[in-house]
Amino acid sequence: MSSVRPQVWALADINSFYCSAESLFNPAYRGKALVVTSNNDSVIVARSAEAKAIGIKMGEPVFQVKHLQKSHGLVICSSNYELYADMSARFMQTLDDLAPAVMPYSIDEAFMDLSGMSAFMDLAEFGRIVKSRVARDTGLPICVGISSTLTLAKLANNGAKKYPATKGVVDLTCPARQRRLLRITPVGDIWGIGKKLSARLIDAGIHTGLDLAQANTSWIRSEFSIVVERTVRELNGIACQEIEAVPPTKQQIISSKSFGQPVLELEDMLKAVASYAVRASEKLRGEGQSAGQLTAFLSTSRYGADEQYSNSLTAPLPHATQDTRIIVHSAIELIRKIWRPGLRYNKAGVMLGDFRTPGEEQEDLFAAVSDSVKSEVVMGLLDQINASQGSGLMKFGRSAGSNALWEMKRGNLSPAFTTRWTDLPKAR
DNA sequence: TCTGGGGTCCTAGGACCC
DNA sequence: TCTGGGGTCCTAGGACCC
Repeated sequence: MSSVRPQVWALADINSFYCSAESLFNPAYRGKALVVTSNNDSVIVARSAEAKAIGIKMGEPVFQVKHLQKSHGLVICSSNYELYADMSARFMQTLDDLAPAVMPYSIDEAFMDLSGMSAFMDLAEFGRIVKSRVARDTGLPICVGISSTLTLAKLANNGAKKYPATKGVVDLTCPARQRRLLRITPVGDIWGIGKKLSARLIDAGIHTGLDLAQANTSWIRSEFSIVVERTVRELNGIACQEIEAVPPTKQQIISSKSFGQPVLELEDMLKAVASYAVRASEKLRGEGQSAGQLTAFLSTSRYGADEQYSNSLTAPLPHATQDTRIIVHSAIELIRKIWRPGLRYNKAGVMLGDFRTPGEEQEDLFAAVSDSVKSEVVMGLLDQINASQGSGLMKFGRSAGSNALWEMKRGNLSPAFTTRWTDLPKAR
């Protein structure tokens, strides 16, 4: 019989990932205040340390920081997801080479199961090895946090990021160290405690991570929720969160975008929504799933003086499908129903849900089998052509043709350095 | 002028069924 | 006075994360 082995988790997280990736290929950016913007170049999604230092906030609208280009030499980059996806894969590969079990958590971070490792290796030393190997293999700076639960590993990682004296690695397996770090951590910096919850917790007298860790769990559960109760337990070394090596299959697919400028005409709205439905269908087939349900939504801007309106409608699809034509058609029908004329819309989208794996599902008894087979063939062909000729070459009805009204802006895009031959950086 | 996109989980309440 | 009760399914909405 084996005794229970204490769990040990490490979290490796790339520092300011998108900014680090950009300055990797543009050495001139290094040491500068640098931000990367969202789709449409509308808000800030990543900031270099220098950009943080001059007060730029996460999610801040780009137009509000533009003046800093002149006054502070701020560099603004559009997001280059092809580049980031590729760099992310290299980062994950390096972790895979070093750790027994790697669980990617997001594009720029992964948990590693280090249980049992401390018997033959100092955990902080392992963290330093990971850090230097990632730097060597990818050029990306990371921090590593180590502890007994995912939430504590996250806390350790935050400590490694925040305090330069740690040199980017914190081993937080020792309970006394946990308490010391928790005492100086605001409750809102704990993983799982966002803006709303931290305001309520502070009202209740809970200001620090340590206050939260020492709170009574049944009181937390009744006053807040089971989610916060789990966080409290995790802070005390009791695992309540799990993570799997194989990412679970998606439960929903969303395709939505804010418009470059307000949409006033139904026809423009339908074109935009049709294009989102096409994209969502492509993602759906990429996942190897069929959807049984579709939601379409639209809204006006939350800001400004215009009349506000936001609505969504969900409907089952005639049968579980991955057919772009059916999905586009249904999305358009739903949008027509919630469309109200005379408003300035700034966003719309579609959401697919109720997934089934094709083949495990009984065919709709009223659909001709040949239809379904035909549809698969057509869709497969379409994906192939788009993949080999560049996405968006073959399009459907309303989504065909460009429309400057709602298309994405990426005015400051960096080249696809690692994924397109013609964009390879020149050796110096 | 311009304020992201894509996900997860949990909960409360209504519909429905027996 | 009091007008079933309990289970399940579905959905909308809220909170969080990156």
